[in-house]
Amino acid sequence: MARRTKAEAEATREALLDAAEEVFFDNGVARTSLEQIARHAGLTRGAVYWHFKNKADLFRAMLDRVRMPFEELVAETGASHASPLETVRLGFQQSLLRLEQPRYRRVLAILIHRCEFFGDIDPCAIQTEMAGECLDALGGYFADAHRLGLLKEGLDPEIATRLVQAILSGLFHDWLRDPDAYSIYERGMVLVDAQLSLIGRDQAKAA
Amino acid sequence: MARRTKAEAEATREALLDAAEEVFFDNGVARTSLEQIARHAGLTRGAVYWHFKNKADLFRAMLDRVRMPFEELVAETGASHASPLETVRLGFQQSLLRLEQPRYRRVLAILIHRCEFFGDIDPCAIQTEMAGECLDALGGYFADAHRLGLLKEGLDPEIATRLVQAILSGLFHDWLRDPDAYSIYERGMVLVDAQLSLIGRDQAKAA
DNA sequence: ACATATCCATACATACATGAATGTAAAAGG
DNA sequence: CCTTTTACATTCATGTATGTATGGATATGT
Repeated sequence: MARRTKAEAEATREALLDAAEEVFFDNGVARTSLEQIARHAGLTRGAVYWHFKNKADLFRAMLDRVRMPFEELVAETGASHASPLETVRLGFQQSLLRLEQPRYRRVLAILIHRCEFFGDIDPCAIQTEMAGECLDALGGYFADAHRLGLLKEGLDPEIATRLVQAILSGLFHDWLRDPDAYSIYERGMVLVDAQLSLIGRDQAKAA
Repeated sequence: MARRTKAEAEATREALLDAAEEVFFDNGVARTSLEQIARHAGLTRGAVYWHFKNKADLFRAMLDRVRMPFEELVAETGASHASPLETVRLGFQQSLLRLEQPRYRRVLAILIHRCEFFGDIDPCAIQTEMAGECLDALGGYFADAHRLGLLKEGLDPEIATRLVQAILSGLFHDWLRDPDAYSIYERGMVLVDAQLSLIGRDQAKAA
């Protein structure tokens, strides 16, 4: 095979990552060989070893295409001067919308349900990192809400944070086991709205 | 090696399952060979293939030692004539106590974080089954609570069910990523009590 | 006491997956 | 226009896991 132009080379790199997503999703990470990925992209292992050091490196590159820090999602909504609780709601909403995009759905399903640690990759640590970011962000908003007197009296803002974080996490894991069963966006928004309504001061219903 | 007595044979079977738990937990299911498990138990693959058909069969046997249906946990508490909300609390409590036992912790950590599907095993389906049992049970209790007027007015019992189920699931997954970081029993009970307090009618605080 | 089934170790055949080495044709660069 | 990289394909050596076949010693049933 002949040498490709830089643009073409980048295209084959992306093709390999696309193929990795599909084959990893279908067969699990451990059970798929680099040969399978290469052939699924219409290439050979030579291409894989050219663009990536090994399987772990390929995996990392695949993950790098779908990072989504909670704070960035909030920023995208342009909710800079909304109330803390409304900001949480918008961040939640934006997160759920992302999750319904096929790429995010596939890659996260791979990370959660279709790989164990291998090489120097520890999916568990990656999950912990993502969850930690989210928890910190939520904690900040609920602390603000507490200072502004927006939370139900007697409710520790830290408890509120952990409740909402657990709900998001639980919803996420349950949905990811069978993403076609229902829309995580619709069901998720119902749950957040209900929880925010329970958490907020009585006059302040979820909005 | 010579033939062993029936009791001895059963002991080596248990030893193999114990070894499987430890090695699976340390290295992940896909990355551990049957040879590793056998040697960790001071045996050889011959013993493994005698007691189990293959890796999937061994895995299934390991799981069978730690089944814990939510309803059975509730029954253990002897909460037969308590209020639905109190019953949920007791079931929750019993579940969390179980999770702090090393064997349950290890095996569930393996199921959730250290295996992908292989052979005819689909960990995802097993998780779905377990979650489904729990959800059904919770749904029943909250329906009862609603009929008895124990829920906050205007709160759909199905929403309440899903909120509590998501909290349990989220808590479980977060804790399992790093079980030594905190006690799931203590933190979990704080969260359930807080949520039950939010969900219940005002005069009926979490107890 | 005898035959047999049991419990496990050992040996072997097969099958992949990896990574490195090598080949190669075209694009970049001067 | 010539050289040097680049972007892959191909080949090979090695390691490792699996499943099965076989052997051997002893419990166990009768």
